[in-house]
Amino acid sequence: MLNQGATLDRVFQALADPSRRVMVERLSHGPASVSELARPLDMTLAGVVQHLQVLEASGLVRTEKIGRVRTCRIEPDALSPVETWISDRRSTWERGLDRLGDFLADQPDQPDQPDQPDPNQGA
Amino acid sequence: MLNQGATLDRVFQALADPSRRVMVERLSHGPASVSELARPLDMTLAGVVQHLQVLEASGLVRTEKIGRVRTCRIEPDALSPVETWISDRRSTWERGLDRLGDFLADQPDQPDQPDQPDPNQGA
DNA sequence: TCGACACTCAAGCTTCTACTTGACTATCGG
DNA sequence: CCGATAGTCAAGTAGAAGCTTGAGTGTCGA
Repeated sequence: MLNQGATLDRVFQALADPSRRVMVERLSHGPASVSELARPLDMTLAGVVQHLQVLEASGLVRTEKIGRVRTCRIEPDALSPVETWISDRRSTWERGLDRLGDFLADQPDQPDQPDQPDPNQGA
Repeated sequence: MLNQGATLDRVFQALADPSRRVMVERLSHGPASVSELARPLDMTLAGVVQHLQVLEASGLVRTEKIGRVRTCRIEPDALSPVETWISDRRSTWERGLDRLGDFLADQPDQPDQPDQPDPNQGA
């Protein structure tokens, strides 16, 4: 998967809208029709359908039309890339804190250490 | 905080842009100046500054100007609301799966149960 | 002191987003 | 068969996003 960046784009973008998050919240309780999703959302059905398309394009939601009703369900695996990205950032960050801790521990007692404790990252 | 929805909006929105994610990735390795953030980003400095403002407004990044250089650092706690939101969705979803499991377990043996545990769709 | 550096600010432009309206197409229930 | 239901489609619009340019401002370093 070379450009999972695009996937992250789409998922983050999809979740950035409050109406869409409400829809996902609803769907995490179980499948629903489009009008069911629309009910709490001060918006026309057509508007809801457009949000739904964004969610579908992001992979967060899958839909299937049976008769005249389209049933929507959540695709929880689509959240994984986001979780991975975040936990990667966090662990990189925490590794940095460790290095800082080591660095400080290695320093002999010094009274007036300047603000910028930049440990030259080794090549 | 009453409307953390707005916070989620801003954080998801901030992370929806690939350039902004690159900046956050860079910052998770340690603090950086604005021009340092700009270096890998085929874009003018002014453009980068605007992205930076989005990141700052979201709470993901904190900056401080010393002399003529603005130093940016990541604020990893700002990711927590997102992580919480996602894990809430997941657990709601999994609770649903459990209920479905219970339901299926209660059913008498049936050979080929389809996806839809609602066989009310009489044609 | 002077020039290069590191931004900063405002304006303008183009593209995307989040809607709406209105007209239309299939079911479903009786 | 008929009308209500559930959704679909295309077009249009206001405002937000993501840039750029160009003209500053305030340091730093020699």
